[in-house]
Amino acid sequence: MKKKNITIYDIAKVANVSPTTVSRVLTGNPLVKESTRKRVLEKMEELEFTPNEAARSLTKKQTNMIGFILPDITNPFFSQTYIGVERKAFEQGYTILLRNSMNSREMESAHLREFVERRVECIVFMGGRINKSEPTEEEIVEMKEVMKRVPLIMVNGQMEGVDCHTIRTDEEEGMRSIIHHLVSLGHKDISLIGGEEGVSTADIKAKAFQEELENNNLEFHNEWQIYSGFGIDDGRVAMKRLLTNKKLPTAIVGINDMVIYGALKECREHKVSIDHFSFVGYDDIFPSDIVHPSLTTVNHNYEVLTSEIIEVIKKIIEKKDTEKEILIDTKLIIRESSFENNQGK
Amino acid sequence: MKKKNITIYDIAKVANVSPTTVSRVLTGNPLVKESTRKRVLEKMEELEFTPNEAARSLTKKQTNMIGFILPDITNPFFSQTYIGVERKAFEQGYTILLRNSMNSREMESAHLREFVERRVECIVFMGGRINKSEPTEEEIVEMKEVMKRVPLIMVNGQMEGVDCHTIRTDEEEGMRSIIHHLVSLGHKDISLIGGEEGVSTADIKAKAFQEELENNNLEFHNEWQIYSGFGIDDGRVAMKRLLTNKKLPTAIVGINDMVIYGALKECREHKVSIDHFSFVGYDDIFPSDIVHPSLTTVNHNYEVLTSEIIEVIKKIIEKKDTEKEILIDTKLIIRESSFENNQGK
DNA sequence: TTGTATGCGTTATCAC
DNA sequence: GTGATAACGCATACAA
Repeated sequence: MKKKNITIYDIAKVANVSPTTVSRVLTGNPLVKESTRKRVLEKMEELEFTPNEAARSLTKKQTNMIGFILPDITNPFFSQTYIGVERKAFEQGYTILLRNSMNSREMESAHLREFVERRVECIVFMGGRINKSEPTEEEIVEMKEVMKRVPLIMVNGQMEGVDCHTIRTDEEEGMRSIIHHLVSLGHKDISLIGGEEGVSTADIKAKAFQEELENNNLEFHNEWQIYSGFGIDDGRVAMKRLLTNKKLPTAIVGINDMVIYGALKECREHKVSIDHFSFVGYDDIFPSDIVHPSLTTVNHNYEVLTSEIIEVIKKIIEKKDTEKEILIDTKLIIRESSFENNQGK
Repeated sequence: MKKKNITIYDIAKVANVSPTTVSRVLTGNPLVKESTRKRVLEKMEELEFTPNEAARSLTKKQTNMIGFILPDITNPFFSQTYIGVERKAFEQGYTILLRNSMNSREMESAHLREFVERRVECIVFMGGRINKSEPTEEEIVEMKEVMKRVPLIMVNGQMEGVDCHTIRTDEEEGMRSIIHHLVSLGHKDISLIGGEEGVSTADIKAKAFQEELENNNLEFHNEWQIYSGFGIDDGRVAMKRLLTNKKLPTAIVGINDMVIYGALKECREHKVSIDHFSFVGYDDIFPSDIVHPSLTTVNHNYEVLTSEIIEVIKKIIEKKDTEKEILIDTKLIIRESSFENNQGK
């Protein structure tokens, strides 16, 4: 256990070359005679040498690490995004540092600080403060401080006054396509459940929802839009409250898939037939195609999204020009949960 | 952008102290006069100094990083395990490097290599080669090589001849509890679907399954045990094949929750009433309590599992003694999908 | 094609 | 309490 760490100096000694030459074979410098390269490699094998990345980072002033902050990796929306980025980063030789913030400001700060200290080349940020319509002054200031030292990419979020790279999927258009779909199925009474005022992903969708109802000359019922949160239980709560209305909608749109899972569960537990409602979610997360009924929802185009993220990362690191704002088309996925309105007048 | 990296030397200069003193306030050394400490801290603030973790790691010969390899973070079984470990590691001041292997030997190797180069303090390994009943010689050798340089913890797996720390949930007992549960509901005809021969998690369960049938004087029908894989589609395939039998079981156990999702889907698409079968899964992953019917399954006791992982990590790093093998109790979660057998003779 | 000297930004070991 | 000085392990500029 007291085994001395072996370094390029040790290799140099046993291979009868200078440390520089060892370093050269390490970095793949072609100006090394084949025979000596071979000898060095052999010795490295023999002594079980492994280069020390910390030392390398120190001299090269680059770490090949990318920081990735998201609220909760157990949420399929984030894990589906993360894994695409990780795979593509791996192919490019980058290493990702993943951190879950649980939407906590303190954890976000801690992770940001660590990323700066570890000198990540770039930070990808999802959720939390960048989705608040009114982040605190400290949150903004902190982001600006971080940005002075490392480039920042916000995914599906933004912050007033923080001028960084932005990649987002078109949630507004996504919501419009939902309404369009429901209208084409003959629905006139449409509800929106879940979300939270002041969180951008909810605000954007709610605004588009209302506007698109209007465009279709449909009435917006205030009591049919129920903010409750983003989780499964929040969906149950919303559904419960929705069901207290005298008049009920024929279609229910969720701020995301999760709340619809909750709504369906609530219906079942209270013997409310789910056949009375068309349900539409948002995100197209993992279980949405296997739940019953399978869920009509909006897919974020994860493949394109993650590709764009990597592209921007690459360009930032290679100091090439990039668009500051990227908008990605979403696509409506039609499944069993939405069907023709047969309660028509 | 050409801003020079500012170091403790810069701070030292403007604060009229030596770099050593700056380092002292950085490490929280108490032997610094309060007034100078304050002055130094002020200057650090002013110049926006952030310590360089690479340099620190280099001299301290410790990185506070832990490598974590798992097959696929989008699989809730893994993300539920991972997030618990990440949170607890964070509380202890450790940083986790997550890598998805997709069960590919090449990716596992690449990740292992990177972990060694980055000098992680410990590696947690799940899935892939450590679940094969017959790993290749290279896979074994590689693991041993890695173990010479960094401690290894295998979670729910092991490798012949690789003497490392092992933490696993009691899959054998978990399967026995399933059979026990089904028998108590009056089931005599029980099927096992999914999994793959040669993968430990399947082998262990299949063995316990057969033994426990025998213990209960139930007949094991070879044609009712169907290996097909671990995914949703594999569950569909298995169910399809199961349905071709003349005589059908009354209860169907899945090698995991995923295959049951698939089996349910297959039934629905082919108008086979799911009320004919009790279904039991394994893992208790995220959607199992919200799918319909909610799934009876075995929970791995994630809280305990992740706590044990962290405990072992801590003890390894602090060079304290630990049990080499830890076995964790699982718990049967009974939900809607399993019910009394009413086709009784 | 190879070697020497130096720097990267900390911490640790002494000495004062 | 504080400060020189030497590691830590590699890469790079410059020589040879």
